Formats: sequence, C-alpha cells, structure tokens
Amino acid sequence: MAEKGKYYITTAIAYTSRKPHIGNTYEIVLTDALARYKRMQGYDVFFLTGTDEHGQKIEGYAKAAGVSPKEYVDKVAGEIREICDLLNTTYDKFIRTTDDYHEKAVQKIFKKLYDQGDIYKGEYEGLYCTPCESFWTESQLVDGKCPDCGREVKPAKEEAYFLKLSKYQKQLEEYIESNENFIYPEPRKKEMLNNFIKPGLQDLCVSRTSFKWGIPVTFDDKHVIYVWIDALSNYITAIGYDPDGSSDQYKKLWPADVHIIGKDIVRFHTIYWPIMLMALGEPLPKQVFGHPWLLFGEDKMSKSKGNIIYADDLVELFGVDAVRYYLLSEMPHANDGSITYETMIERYNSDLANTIGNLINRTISMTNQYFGGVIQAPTAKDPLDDDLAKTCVDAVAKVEELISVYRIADALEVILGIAKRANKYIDETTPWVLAKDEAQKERLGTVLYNLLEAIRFLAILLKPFTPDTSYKIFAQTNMNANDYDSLASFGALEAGIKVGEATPLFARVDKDKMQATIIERQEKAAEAEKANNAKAGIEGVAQIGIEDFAKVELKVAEIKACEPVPKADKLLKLTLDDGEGERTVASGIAQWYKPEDLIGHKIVLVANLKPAVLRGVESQGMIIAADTKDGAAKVLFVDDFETGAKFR
RNA sequence: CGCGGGGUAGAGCAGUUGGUAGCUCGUCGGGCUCAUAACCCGGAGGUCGGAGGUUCAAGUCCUCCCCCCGCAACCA
Repeated sequence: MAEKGKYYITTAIAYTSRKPHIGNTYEIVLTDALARYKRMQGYDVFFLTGTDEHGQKIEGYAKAAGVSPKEYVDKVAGEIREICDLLNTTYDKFIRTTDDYHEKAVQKIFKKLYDQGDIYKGEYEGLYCTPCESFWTESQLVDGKCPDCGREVKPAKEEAYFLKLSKYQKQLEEYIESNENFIYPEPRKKEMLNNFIKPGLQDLCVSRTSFKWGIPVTFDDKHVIYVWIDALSNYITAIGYDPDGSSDQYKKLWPADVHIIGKDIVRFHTIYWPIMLMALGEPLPKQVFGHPWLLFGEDKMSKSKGNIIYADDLVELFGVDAVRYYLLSEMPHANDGSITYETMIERYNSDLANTIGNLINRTISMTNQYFGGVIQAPTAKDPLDDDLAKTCVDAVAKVEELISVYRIADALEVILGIAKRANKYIDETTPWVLAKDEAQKERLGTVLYNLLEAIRFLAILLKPFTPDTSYKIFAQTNMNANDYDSLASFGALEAGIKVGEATPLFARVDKDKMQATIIERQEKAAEAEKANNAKAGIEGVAQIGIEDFAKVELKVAEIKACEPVPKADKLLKLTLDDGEGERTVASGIAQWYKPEDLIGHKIVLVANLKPAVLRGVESQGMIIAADTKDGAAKVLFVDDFETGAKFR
C-alpha cells in the first residue's frame, strides 16, 4: 500500500446534555466512513471525536437530576461513547473537555492569549433585563424592550474577558478568500464573509461569571472560560498542544485536514477558531466541512410520543451496517435529509438484501453448483465482459472524486451500481444455460470469475461504509486481494481458491411485521418514559394531599374580551371577569380558538397562579383546557356556572 | 417584512456556467429460473408552485405573488 502522509480528521464534540438521537449520530458515522476510506487509501489517519461537557445548561440538567455536574456528564459521555462503539466507528481518540490535560491546556491557552494582549479584561456593556438576567443589543430589542419578557431594559455593565477578533479580521478575510476550499461547501463561505466578517467583527466575550461549571480562569477565579476557547481547543489539546512546547504527535498532525461539523456551527469553526489559532501562532485547519442535517419524517420527535429514533434501536432491528449504510445513503449533499422507519426498510430490502446480498448469494451458489466452489481462471473472455469490467474500474475513480467533495450518498450509489451491473451481467450471460452445454464449461468458469471479481471490487469499495459486510464477503468467498491498490485493474482475483457456502448477508425484512415490531417498541418506550416521569414526579401522576389541592384557587370567570398577542402566534390575550374585577390572562390556544369563539363564555380560572409576563403580556392566572387526541387543546367551558364561584 | 431551507412523475430526490426533463422506490406489462417471492427488459406517469419579463432558447437568469418546512420566540 502506498504511503500517502498523515490525515487528521475530527468531528465536532458532542454536547453532553442528553443521550444523542440518530440525527446526532450521523456525523460520527460520516466521519468514520471518511476516515476508513482515507486509511484504506494508505493515509496515516488520525480520527478524533469526543464530548463537550461544560456550561450552564449542563449545570442545570445536573441540578434537576439531583447529581453533580461531573456525575451527570460521566453518564452521558458514557452513553455517547457507547453509541460510537456500537456503530463500529474507528476513532483514534475520544476527548472529553473535562479531561485533566485538556483543562490544563485550555487554561494555559487562555493565559497566553491574555499575556500577549489578545484577551483583555473589559466590561460587557449592553442593555440588561434584570428579571431575565440577560444582556441584549440594541438590534435584538422588540419595541425597545426585552425580547424575552417585554419589560424595560437598562444599560448595564458586567466584567468579562474578551478576545480581540477585530485585530485579526483582515488576516482571516484574506485567508478565507485565498483558500478556496477552506469553507466547504461554497455557499457557507459567502454567508460567513458577507454576514459576519465583512460587516466587522466584534470582540468575543470568552468568559462568564454567571455559572461555575467550566474551566476556571487561573488568574481570576470569579470567571470560568466560556465554550469557545474550551470546546474549540479540543482539536489541538487532544493531540498534545501545549503553549510551552507541544508533543511530537501535535507537530506531526496539526493542522487538521478537515473538521467535520454540522452546518449550524460553521461560524464558530471558520471565524472564532481560526482567529484563536492565529493568535496562538498556529496554522489553520485545511478545511471545514459543514454537513447538512438529518431530520425526521413527518413528526418531530418527542419523548412523550415515544417516536425518538435512537441508534441502538435501529441497530437492534437492522444491524450495524444497515444503519450505517442507511444514514450515509439518505443524506443528500446539500439539503437536509430525512429518515423514517419506512425508508429504512425500503432501502434495506432493495439495496442491501435484493441488489447486493442476492447478487453475492446467487454467484457463490452457482460457483458451488457448477465448479464445486472452485474459482476458475478467466480463460474464455468475451466482449460482453468489457462493460462489467469497466463499470468496476471506473467506479473506483468516481468514488474517489465524490468522496473528496463529501458526496457520500452519490458515492454509495456508484458502488451499488457495480452490483446492479453484475446482476444484469448474469442475465446477459445466462450461466444456467452455459451449464447445460459441456463445451461452454470454460466460458461458464470465466463468467463466474468475472462476477466474483466484480464482487471483490464491491466488497473493497464498501469497506469504509459497511465494514462488517465487506469482512463477511471475504470470509464467505475466501477471496484474496482485499486491498485498495488491487483495484487498479480488473482481474486481480486469484483463481483456484474454493469459496464457502452461500449464506445470505442481509435477510429480507417483512415490512408489515417490522412495522408492527417498531410500533410495539415505541409504545413500550413511551410507557417506560411515562413511568420514569411518574417516578420522578415530573408529570402530575404523583399523589398529593388535600392540603396541596387546597392551595389552588379555581374560579369561574367570564371572558369579557379577547385579542391575539402581537408577534406571538400561539398566544391569546384574554380579559376575564372573575367576579371581583378584571384581570388579564395569556393562553397558548391561538391555533385552535379565535377571539370571537371565546368572548362571552365562562371558563375555569386558576386564580392564584403567580403572574408571569409572556411576550409582553402580563398573565395573571391560567385557564383550564385539555389535550385532544389530535394534539389540539380544548377549553373547558362552564357557561351555566356563576361568575366568581369557587371550585372545591 | 425575525433568520434559514424548500416547492421537478404516486413517494423521495438529481438537475453543473440557460440548449430536447433524469435517478431510486412504487406501479403496470413482459422475460428468466442461478438466487433472499429475488434478478433482467419495457411501459405509463411531469404545462419543473403561480404570474410576468430577459432570450433564438428558461427547471436553470430577473421581478412580483402563493404555499410548505425547520430555527427562533411566547403554549402559566
């Protein structure tokens, strides 16, 4: 195998807020396929993935779960890593931002940037909304008020550290413009330049005092280092970057050849990250690829519906390779992809079972029937064979080209094309007819040789995507020559070897049965979730005493007036008469009720609920409504009750 | 006018710098029997969301409009 130099590839690190669903899993599989492909081609690949474990959100989740942040992230990081392993990904290192070496390196980076003046202590000046504890810029305000709660904001200052983005703006702009492929795909590059860089970069706030779960600033312990410097540096700390002298591994691997990330975080990787590196005096990554997202069929997933698709469920149902294949083949190169159980089944059956699996099965089976399993030398060639050979050889170059621009689904289609062409070749050559004529024996042997050779191409090209399947094909056929370089020409398959028994690689799936199974599992999952919530007291099934109920004041109130809330498509503003006076209540029923449907009706009011401001409307209470089967809400009308009457 | 993505055959999608509309699945008909009810061939099915415009020529460029979908924000 030709040695081609190093190739350092990374995924974004996953945020450890909760177990990742299948959409989050796509990135690691994509990156793994790329890593395996490069490795197969002879590159010295280093593949990094990991988890991002700090921040206010996690602090909050941990608190809610009643555990320490560290315990919380240990659990989730474990789950994430299990999923990576389950999907048979070949990462070389799994970094966690709570790893000791990472934290130390990040602190050093922060210090270095501070010492050289690229980070300075300043004041975050903005318009502050005290109840929301949030800063806003002039442009974010709605009617000059807090976009969150609609209350007045006042100018305020908070101490914070800033990274001087402005200082490097020109340099970054030049880099992006002179390095064609740095930001990929192209539209993302324009977006970055036009929307963010050219209008002028504002210095970036890189520390926080509002939460504690983060890496402390060594020289100012009120502050923790905010996500940017903490998370982004993982790409260099993982391989031994140290401001005081980096490891040999770092010197060999950096700069990264490509960062594989979701399109939503392109900005951080093509603006903040390069500037950090420039400030550190390190070279910039060669490329950042912002991949599209994998979405879900019709329904948005939700835990209560039990229709979240997790990788481990899919793997149980279809097997690892089928899931990998599906994820990679369903992702278009530009738009977001969508996945459903239905298309999973379809693809599984048509591509894997019918086209690929069946081809291999029938070929091995014929080799056994006609030649006792022994691969014959291709001595009786025919012009009919040329197109098959060409399809195989051409596929190698096409796949390389497509992979280089991350068109994975298209590459898989090219590979599948080999199987399709081979199936057609069987029809063209009709081996079962040849078998009846002893004089055609040699030709028959050649036909089967060609088929096995095509399968060999197929198996090798599939390695990065469905590694287990390739392995099984080689095991089943006992073929030699399974390296990438042997694909240079058609005919590297060695004759005289005896193939094994034909065993189906992918059993066909019965669509109806599978769907029934899936529904059953979803119901179970939804139940389990409910039970879980009940245990945790999250949902209202927990029992309360009469004294608790007595705390709730329920009254009959009449709707006097009703109007939609501006800039809120779910909210209606109701003016109620509760017998003692008027009050305003906001209710999220605008999708199902028009104001005129409500005026004059009497409803049940939760009268002593603490007021809250929603979209600028102060809501003093809530009205009682119930969910309907189709997901809408139905308000409880109590028109024949007396206004002001209390429920008890 | 909050940001963004879209509207191309029944479904899911391709369509590079404008030059006879393609692919996969499904469907219908045929073929074959080595094979996992599989494989191969053929057919039907689209006024490319709508209306204008530029052009010899527009799915592709320009203008306006309609409709979906994410994200964001509020279902007290």
